[in-house]
Amino acid sequence: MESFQRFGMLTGPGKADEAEENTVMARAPRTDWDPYADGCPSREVLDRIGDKWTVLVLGELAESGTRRYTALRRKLDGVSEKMLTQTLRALERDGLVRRTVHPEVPPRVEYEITELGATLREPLVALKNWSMRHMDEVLEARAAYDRERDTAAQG
Amino acid sequence: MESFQRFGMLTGPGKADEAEENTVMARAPRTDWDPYADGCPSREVLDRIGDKWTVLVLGELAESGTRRYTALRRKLDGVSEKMLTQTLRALERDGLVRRTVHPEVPPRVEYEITELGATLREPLVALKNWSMRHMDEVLEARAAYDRERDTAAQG
DNA sequence: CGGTATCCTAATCGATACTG
DNA sequence: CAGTATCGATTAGGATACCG
Repeated sequence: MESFQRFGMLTGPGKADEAEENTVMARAPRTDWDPYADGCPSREVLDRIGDKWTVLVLGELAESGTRRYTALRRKLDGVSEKMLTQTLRALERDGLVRRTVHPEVPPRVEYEITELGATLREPLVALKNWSMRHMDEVLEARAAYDRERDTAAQG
Repeated sequence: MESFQRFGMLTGPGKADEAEENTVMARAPRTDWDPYADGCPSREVLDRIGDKWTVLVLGELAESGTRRYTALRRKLDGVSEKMLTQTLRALERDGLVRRTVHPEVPPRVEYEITELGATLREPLVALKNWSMRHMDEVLEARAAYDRERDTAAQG
């Protein structure tokens, strides 16, 4: 579990958010977390959900239970075949989505979210809730920043 | 709030995770969320935290309270000046980090996390906790997938 | 010290064409 | 139907040099 040290940003002062591994990690020596260590689980999760389609695919499958390739493609309007396939393969490889090929003609391939994949919804919901609660503040801050920047550029 | 419809993946069946806006959004008509709408708050958040340094900078500032530019640079070993500046500017613009220039010679610039920025820690912790709880399963799934792929390639 | 400016590479993403 | 393969555009990211 030592490799989990990274992402240590989330320990520290702060009021023991869930106090789950805070007991273990709190004030862990900063010396042994590599700022950008390979294989850091948190980084991998961030990279995965930071991409363009993962969250949408996961959400659609969470909602609909099972979808065929073409149905997904229609639902996620604008996704290219390449990106959809790539996203689905990555999710399948990570055990978040199950792919079932039905040996028929024409071929039928169904995708469904796994138990593991479903557990990812919770933290994603937390993120969505944050954005719903605070995005207006972000937008306001952004507008203020730009206003000031423009003013500075002018006068 | 209509523009928040996207990310609708997180409504749907599923056992009312926090049941916060589930009452409002649950089973919202799927017709009016654009799969990749511009300005979707959730997408913006995902894009921001999906980048390489945001979460690390935020974490360091959450932990240390205040840091000077160079101190951050040392802490986040491997970050280029360009990326550090870029990340800090983006965070400042979004109101997540405050930048204070002390008019001295030599210049001293301090960065600290804002109240708003601090609120982002909670969902990030949720994400980190997920990765700590489930990354072994992901790794296992991945190994299984690769093993099977290699076997298929062989025989 | 705390940045910009410039140039460059590598990765991401998408459009198109083709296939079992 | 459910993909691959290929190519080109865009973007993220980094190395280096210079500036107030």
